[in-house]
Amino acid sequence: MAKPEKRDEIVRAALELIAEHGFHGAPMAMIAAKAGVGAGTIYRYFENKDVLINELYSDLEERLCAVVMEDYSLEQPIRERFIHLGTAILCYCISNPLDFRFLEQFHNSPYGVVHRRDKLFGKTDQKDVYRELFEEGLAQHVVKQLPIVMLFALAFGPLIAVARDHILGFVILDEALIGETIAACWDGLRR
Amino acid sequence: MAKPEKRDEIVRAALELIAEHGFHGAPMAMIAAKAGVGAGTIYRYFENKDVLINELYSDLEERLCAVVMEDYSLEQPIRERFIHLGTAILCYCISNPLDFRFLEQFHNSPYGVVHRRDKLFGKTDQKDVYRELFEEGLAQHVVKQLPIVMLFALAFGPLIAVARDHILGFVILDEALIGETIAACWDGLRR
DNA sequence: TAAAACGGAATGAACGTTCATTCTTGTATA
DNA sequence: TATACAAGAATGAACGTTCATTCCGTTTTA
Repeated sequence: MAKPEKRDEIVRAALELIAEHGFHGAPMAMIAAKAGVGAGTIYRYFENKDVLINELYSDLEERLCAVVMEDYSLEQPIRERFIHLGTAILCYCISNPLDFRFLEQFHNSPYGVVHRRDKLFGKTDQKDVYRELFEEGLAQHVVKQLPIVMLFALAFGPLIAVARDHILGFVILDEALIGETIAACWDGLRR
Repeated sequence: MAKPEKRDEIVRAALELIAEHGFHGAPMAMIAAKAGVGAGTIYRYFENKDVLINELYSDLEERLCAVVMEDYSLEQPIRERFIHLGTAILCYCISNPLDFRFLEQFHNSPYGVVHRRDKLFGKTDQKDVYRELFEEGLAQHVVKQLPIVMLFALAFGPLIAVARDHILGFVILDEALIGETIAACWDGLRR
């Protein structure tokens, strides 16, 4: 039968449970039940829980990356490109709350730190759109003269905070507020 | 012997283990060993692990609050007050990495969400220095006309991101960089 | 010496993982 | 076309481990 179908069910169940109840609150048995699958079946697709979680992360990263790169044009000026990327990320986060909650948990866990370290010191990949953008911004003197890592922090720190508040129901972001958020991030970044 | 001394050892051990290895990686037996105490003894001071963790959180919150309020003067203009608070928080975070790591984990867990909800809808407390500051800023038209929650996000999102990067060793924050970070936050906030 | 504090082995629940068995699907045979 | 069989996929009860919590004998305190 369709093999990847079952794999996807497992991943989806894991996403939902972990996003909602944390790594603690998502035992393999529960994931299996939610996926409509036997407990042992999971191990036909994933070596163990860690592998499952890491593959789930990769899946999400890929999806996010695809969404963000849609309609992204290197032709535009720095500011417009930044606004495009920021808006895309924020929109993705608030319209995919499960994905967002999972990613947050992942980043704030041993998994995430290891992953981050690998990324910074390892091979380059997709996320370098940002690095590229910031480096160009530095060269053109349109953003503050700060280490790239800090530009990242200034740009995405607020986005993530705002997305969390939206998802937890502390604000309701409409299109206008989203625009103002990104604009405010740019104000923090620009020279 | 000194009763509170033992309590503090337990709390300190819990802080270190959780900060370093997460909630998973801090079993009660290990906390007890690190505190130089029998496993059962912990239960003379804390009803259970959840209570221990929540009290640890309260302790940290209190400490942070005290540090931040030191030399805080309501006489000064909004911008100066913001810079004072931001600098104090950032300095505290980077010179108490264990505290910071614990707080991050706490906030990104069921504990944290519950706590946050209680706080927003519950009784007012210390943290209202910020609310007060932002409200005054809104009234005087010196900060952007946005919901208070979003002002929070714009102000503290970057601080937390920067602190994390420093602690993980991705940047080294000196006094100058700290100043520039806070200034950038203010740029994002101000009208 | 009575009472309180303490330590750490014992307990039982929960979890990740395994494996003997069952089910499904595709192929060969007559 | 009907039947037998093989091979892989799926299952879930069972296992071993880990952990929070309890219990009780020992030590300290007043």
